Amino acid sequence: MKSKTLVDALSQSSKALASGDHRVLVATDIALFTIKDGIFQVLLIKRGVPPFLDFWALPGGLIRMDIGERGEEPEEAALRELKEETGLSKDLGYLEQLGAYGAPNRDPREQRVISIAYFGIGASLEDPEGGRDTSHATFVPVEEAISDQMNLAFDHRLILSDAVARARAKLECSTLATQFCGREFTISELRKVYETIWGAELDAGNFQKKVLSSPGFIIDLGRNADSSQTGGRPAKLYSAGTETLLNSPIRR
Amino acid sequence: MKSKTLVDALSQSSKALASGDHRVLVATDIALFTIKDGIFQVLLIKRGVPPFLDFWALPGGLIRMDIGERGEEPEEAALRELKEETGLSKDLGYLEQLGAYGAPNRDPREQRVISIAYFGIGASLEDPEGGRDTSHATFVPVEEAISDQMNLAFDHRLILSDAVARARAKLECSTLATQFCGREFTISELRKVYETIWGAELDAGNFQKKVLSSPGFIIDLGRNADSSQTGGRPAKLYSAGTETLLNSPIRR
DNA sequence: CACTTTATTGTTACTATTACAATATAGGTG
DNA sequence: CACCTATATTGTAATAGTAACAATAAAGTG
Repeated sequence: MKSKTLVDALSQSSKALASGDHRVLVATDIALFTIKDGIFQVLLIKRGVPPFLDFWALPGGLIRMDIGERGEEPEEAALRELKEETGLSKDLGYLEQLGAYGAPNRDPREQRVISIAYFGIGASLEDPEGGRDTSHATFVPVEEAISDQMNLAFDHRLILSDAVARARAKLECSTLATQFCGREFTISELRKVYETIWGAELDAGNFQKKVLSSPGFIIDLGRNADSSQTGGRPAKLYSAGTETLLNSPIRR
Repeated sequence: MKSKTLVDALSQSSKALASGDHRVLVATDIALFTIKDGIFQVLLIKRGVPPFLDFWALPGGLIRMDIGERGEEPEEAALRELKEETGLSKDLGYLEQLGAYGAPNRDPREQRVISIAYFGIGASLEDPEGGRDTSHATFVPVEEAISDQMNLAFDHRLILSDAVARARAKLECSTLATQFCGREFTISELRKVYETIWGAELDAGNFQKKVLSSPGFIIDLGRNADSSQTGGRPAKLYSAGTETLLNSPIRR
């Protein structure tokens, strides 16, 4: 009896929700950043299908309802699409949700599509390959990607701008920068991450002291990196610490 | 000819998107905060319909596709539902998106529902009234709302926790605290906002100097507040400044 | 070994923060 | 009105953090 009441209630409210059919498609997009050749870059694909044929876009696609018991987790969908579209399957160092983008006109097709955007970081990723219905996937310098020269599909210029702003802001008060480095890195490499993403020079000595005095930021591995070809004192090697938030921020 | 090609392409990709029908319902929820009786509170409604009958929930509801040309803006839907469910129509001082919550099991009903959550602040709001299919809307102390005692519907405890964390963090590096005050306020009132939300005491003198030395934080109105009944030097009145971000943070 | 290069540590001036004391300005009271 | 109390605001001195830049350390190169 109790179970019958529950079933009734469920089916009744299900009907109420569905009446008028307010369903929409939900997609995901990833702004995946890396530092390649000393340049802050983002992964873009060149669209091989309309709408926005031959425009550049963030990797992404629909959340599928035919995967799992009740459809995909959004984050799972984002990573699946990333792999399908770019061949990148290596674990990302970092992935967080940026937010939902739901303006009624963001997709020109008849069916309304709302997108959940993610912001990710990968260190030393292999070069992407084109996949499925996309003709091309490649890392593009962020500067170039958000410029007027670049034709970006949908509202991806907005999403990308938000993601870049988030990345720049998070460097200040979190240990996120380590995600741009490999498993082992030197303090100079870490400093160059800040300099590359902020587009500003930082004092090497002050940066060193600041990072070393932030508990949990980096872990001394007790070994030195190989010396550079051009000579110079070899730098100590570190790995990322366990802390994610900095008590006192790195100023820009 | 060109137009025909475009139309073909659009209808083709529309069909591709819809194949398998991956559509879901998208709802919005608001965590609307205020300070009432010197206590940090959040607006909750008591559900009058299943599922989660008689549980407490954040105000919210479905984004409707029958409003506007192509359906509602998510933010518009959130404010509409807020008004329908609580009677609150006064302009909010602040509203920003918190993020999308899309776990497949977050709604027990057959149809999958993804929610876009918002985080809002209202100063000196009128008392809410119950509306439509809800039996009760009221401000509840945040402490109480996130406690185990409170039965919260869906994943609203998670959303609320995230919103509270966002509020506490944003006080540090933004001028958000002014949104909890009325149009005119004293520095003491502003300080009490910090103390109430952080649950910590701040030195009155240091706070004064800090706030006054942050350009754009507050605007001196050149008038004094009415003296308190109990005496004491009357405080100067200020209004919120134009800056939203603080160059140097208020430390907790 | 001199010289170059990069990493790391020191030094000093400066700025911000903290704790706490002092002063200012109101209302209330005898 | 002198005096007390309460709150707001300003001052001060010790401390801590930051910034600019100089000095030292440890490699490689010829």
